Amino acid sequence: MATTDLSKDLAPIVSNTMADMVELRLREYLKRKSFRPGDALPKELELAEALGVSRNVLREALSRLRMLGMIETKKKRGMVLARPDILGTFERVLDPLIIDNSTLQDIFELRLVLEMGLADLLYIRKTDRDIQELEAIAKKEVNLDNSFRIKNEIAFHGKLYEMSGNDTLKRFQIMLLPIFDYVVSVEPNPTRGDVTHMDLVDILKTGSKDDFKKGMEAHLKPHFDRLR
Amino acid sequence: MATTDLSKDLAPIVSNTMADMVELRLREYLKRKSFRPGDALPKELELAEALGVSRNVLREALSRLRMLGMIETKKKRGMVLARPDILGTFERVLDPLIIDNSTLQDIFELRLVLEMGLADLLYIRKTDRDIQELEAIAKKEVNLDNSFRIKNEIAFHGKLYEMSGNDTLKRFQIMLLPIFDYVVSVEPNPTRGDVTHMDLVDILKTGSKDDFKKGMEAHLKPHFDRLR
DNA sequence: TTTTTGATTATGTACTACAAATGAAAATTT
DNA sequence: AAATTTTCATTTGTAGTACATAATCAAAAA
Repeated sequence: MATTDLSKDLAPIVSNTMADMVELRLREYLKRKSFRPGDALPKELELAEALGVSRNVLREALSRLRMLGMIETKKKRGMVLARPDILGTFERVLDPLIIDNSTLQDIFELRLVLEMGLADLLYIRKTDRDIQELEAIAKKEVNLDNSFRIKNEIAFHGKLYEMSGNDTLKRFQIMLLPIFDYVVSVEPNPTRGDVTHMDLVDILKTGSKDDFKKGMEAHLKPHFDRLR
Repeated sequence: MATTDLSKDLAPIVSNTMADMVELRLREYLKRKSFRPGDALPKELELAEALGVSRNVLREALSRLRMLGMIETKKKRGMVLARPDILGTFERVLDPLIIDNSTLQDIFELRLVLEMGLADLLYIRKTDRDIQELEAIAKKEVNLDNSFRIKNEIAFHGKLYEMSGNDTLKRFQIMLLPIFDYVVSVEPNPTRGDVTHMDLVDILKTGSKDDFKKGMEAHLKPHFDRLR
């Protein structure tokens, strides 16, 4: 074997802190023992002793799991395994100011991908009532000035996600909004697609799924044109 | 004012622990001061004193931010703001055993949405070399037994994400795989679509973007048919 | 039987002490 | 004078003790 790809043979030394390792160990432990939400965990002192660390370090690790919503603790009752909110943790690091430009661009594209792929779910689950509400949003925007138009833009596309009947997707979209706004705000000349929101509503009313896909593609075309 | 919507008047008591509040305060602080990655933070003692909490509590909060990759610390150098890996944190809570069924279903659908929306990026960025590699994967699967076929299935769709040229998207897919596998494994009778992987490759070679979208729709049809 | 009280117990917070690492300054050598 | 080594100071990392707080359970009182 030659000297190529040393990293395969020599894993980088990761000077993990105790809290890091304890966090990992607790994860493994919870998994191995196949704890289910609601199950009670040993108390802090027992865990600390078993792991051979101070209660201090243990609590730093527990604090992380608690933040993620993996565990919940009550004063005398002890700790129980809980269901983490998978998106809640995501939200904490989603700040346009911290994320690097390359990832920002990725997320921008991710939103486009989601929006393009939404059609299939939409045509499975859309209701007349949904379309009415969507139309109301689209109608409102004709006589709005520019500042309110952005809000309306968000409302329209947000309603589309809502109509998908997928709560996780909807929440995901809400979280990505600031990122999306940020990227759009950086764009030099915001152009508009040939297909308007009202056009999309009309398609949803009477058109086929393929019609809608083509319509959405035309609606988002200015964004896609910026990609390479 | 009537007694309706009490929650507007009486905000629910959130018995946050000190660490929770300190975490929040630190977040606000970092944001307000518009710290940038690489900037140095005050030392623990100063922060603890300013916040009026013990160093212990402060460290529990810092431990969380450290886990998220928002800060990094070195022994004498102090703490610096860092760039969190937005997906890394996500990964930590993505365990099919912990996530409730409703969210599992949502994530399953999310994958379908992504896959359907991928076409536009693909047709912007696909290269001949990509298609060759994809074809190699598709060709391999004809004479594989069932256990390896799943791996190949993953390889094929993974390659598609890779061809999108969006690293975040690709990583996202990898993270969602276990969830997807889990949901699929629960399915009673895994049926196959009329359009095979080889068909998709052929479309990519000579067909139009619309052809590919229709092909992918047919390929995933069994999954979509299960939705309501 | 119901209510009250109190003991018990696990988590939450504070404080102190020291180890380890590391960057800077001082001392030494070349 | 420049380079190297040594020493020192500083900041995070870990341990341990002590006490506050809240929730549970059981015993005692009404």
